[in-house]
Amino acid sequence: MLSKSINPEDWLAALDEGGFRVTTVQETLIDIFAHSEYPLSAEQAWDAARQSRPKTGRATVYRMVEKLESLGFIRRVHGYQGCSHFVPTLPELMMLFICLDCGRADYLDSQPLGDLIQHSEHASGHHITDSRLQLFGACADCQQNA
Amino acid sequence: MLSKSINPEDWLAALDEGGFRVTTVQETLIDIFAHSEYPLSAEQAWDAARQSRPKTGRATVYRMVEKLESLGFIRRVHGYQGCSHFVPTLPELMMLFICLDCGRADYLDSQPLGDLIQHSEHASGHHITDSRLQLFGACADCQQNA
DNA sequence: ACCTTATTGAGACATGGTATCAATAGATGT
DNA sequence: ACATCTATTGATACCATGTCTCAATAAGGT
Repeated sequence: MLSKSINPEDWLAALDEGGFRVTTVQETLIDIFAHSEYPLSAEQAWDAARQSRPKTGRATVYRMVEKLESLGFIRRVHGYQGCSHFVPTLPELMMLFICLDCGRADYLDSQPLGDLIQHSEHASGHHITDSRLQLFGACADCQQNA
Repeated sequence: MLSKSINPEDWLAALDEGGFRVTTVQETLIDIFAHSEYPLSAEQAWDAARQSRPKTGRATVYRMVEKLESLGFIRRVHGYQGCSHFVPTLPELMMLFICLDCGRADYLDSQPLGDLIQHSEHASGHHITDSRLQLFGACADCQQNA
């Protein structure tokens, strides 16, 4: 899952080009977010970061999460019990599926969402510039093991 | 906006049938949520409640919001800066549009979403039981006044 | 009108997230 | 390689949002 290829190198390169300093905390956190199978909260990312870099500060992690989000690298996942978890952003439109059983996230083909948006835009008269679609249920794996 | 008919009477009746006592706080809050053009946070609902019922407690409002949500009368709206606001739930599938300019919410025709879900279910192999779709942009009114 | 008990209000508490500021460590020029 | 400059960091104080406790209140059945 989270199968679409996410490349941490690209994120670091983008930070560099953006005029930001490339630091070890950033490398650590980017690596954590880019490789997690699950959506992560800032707190979880902090825990993960301290495993390889014990002195990492809490505020720093919150700041990095904010930066990564504002740069568009990660994006908030809206679950039932809140929206404090993040997944890597895809370049294209995103349709995210969350398994209510195992908690893992999966990106689905978003072509149908593009069509839906076009249609709704015409039907409603609103100008649609962004979307968040999340689907919940039981993933293919969890259905097998049930 | 929020044009689909929401009936506060039905909510109270449902509470009554559910074995809950029907109280003035409930009436006040249900009225507030059912008639707001905007998604409301618990804090905003508290402010609104105290206008007509000054002694209303904060915890009470949070409890009622939780109850109304668990009974399915209201539902969390997932915006950019958090997900602590609520709108009345529709009986059918929901497709919510939020105007990034005026902040108002609008329910769109959700037929296309039903189709999309069916399609994605087959394509992905996941069993989809719930969805959250939110669209953002400029509403018809705000486009005119721009 | 009375009794029972769910609901409420006040305030203490917990959690998640932000602001401050001195210390640290990237980047750049020498 | 070294010094310098300044963005970034870590520690901690702080704030906001939401939860818990418990005595007081008020629905609803009798």
